[in-house]
Amino acid sequence: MPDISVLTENSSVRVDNVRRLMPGEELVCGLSDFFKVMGDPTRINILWALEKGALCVNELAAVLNMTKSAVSHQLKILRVAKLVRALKKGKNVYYELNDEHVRIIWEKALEHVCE
Amino acid sequence: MPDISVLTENSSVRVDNVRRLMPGEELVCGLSDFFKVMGDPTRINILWALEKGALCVNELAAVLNMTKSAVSHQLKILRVAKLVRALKKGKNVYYELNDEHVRIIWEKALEHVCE
DNA sequence: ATAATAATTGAACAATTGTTCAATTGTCAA
DNA sequence: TTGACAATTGAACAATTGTTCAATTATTAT
Repeated sequence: MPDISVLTENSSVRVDNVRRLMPGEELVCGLSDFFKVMGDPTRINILWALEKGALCVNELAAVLNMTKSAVSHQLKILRVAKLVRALKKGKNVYYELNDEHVRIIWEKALEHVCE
Repeated sequence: MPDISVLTENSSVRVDNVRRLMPGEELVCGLSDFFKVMGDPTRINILWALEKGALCVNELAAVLNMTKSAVSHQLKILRVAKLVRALKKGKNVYYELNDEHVRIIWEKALEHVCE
């Protein structure tokens, strides 16, 4: 275990320096909102299922063993977060992954979890 | 906007195929717990502050304009999730980022949020 | 030992979240 | 038009979450 990073400056100087580099509230909330969407088992399952291809609400409900209503509520959250997109096809609504970042973040998160 | 992925097979076959590829509950919870930890503005701010170097609880509280208690509670969550580590130095406890994945995930999440 | 400072802890509270349930909208087939 | 099926919606409920407050532990200096 290496020693902590060099602490040459005194505390208040260090605090001032860090304070200057802090992000705005807008960015912080953007980031945390994004992670919040990923921070739910049901939504993780939905994203995982959609990684293999588009599925409609009925199919997702069957895969996850959940009610259509519960799945639909979660899909709305994923849709607003732009992680999935909806495509109407007759009576059904098919959902797809919407973003390439998701796959990469996914990969890195897996590495962390499985380390 | 491209068409949805090819839906050659019928619905129940597709459901069965996807079901077979679904991850175990353990992995799903591991992933969602990880993202849940990142899904809070205060913890995002803490991680951001620590990206520039180690800081003790007092300093973090000053940077974030929060009570030591509130910061300490959040640090515990980050510590349990192995995103930071604590290093005692006299009366103070300094916290550091603990993981390289964090920086990469961070980067990709930023790309997504700022798109 | 005592005082002072740093950090942690647990209980309590308000706020947020995910699922269920019932009702509703929208689309296709008869 | 009617009936059946797919999906969405809103209210309600229990469960979880983040901060505050007060009390406690731990370390240093006098």
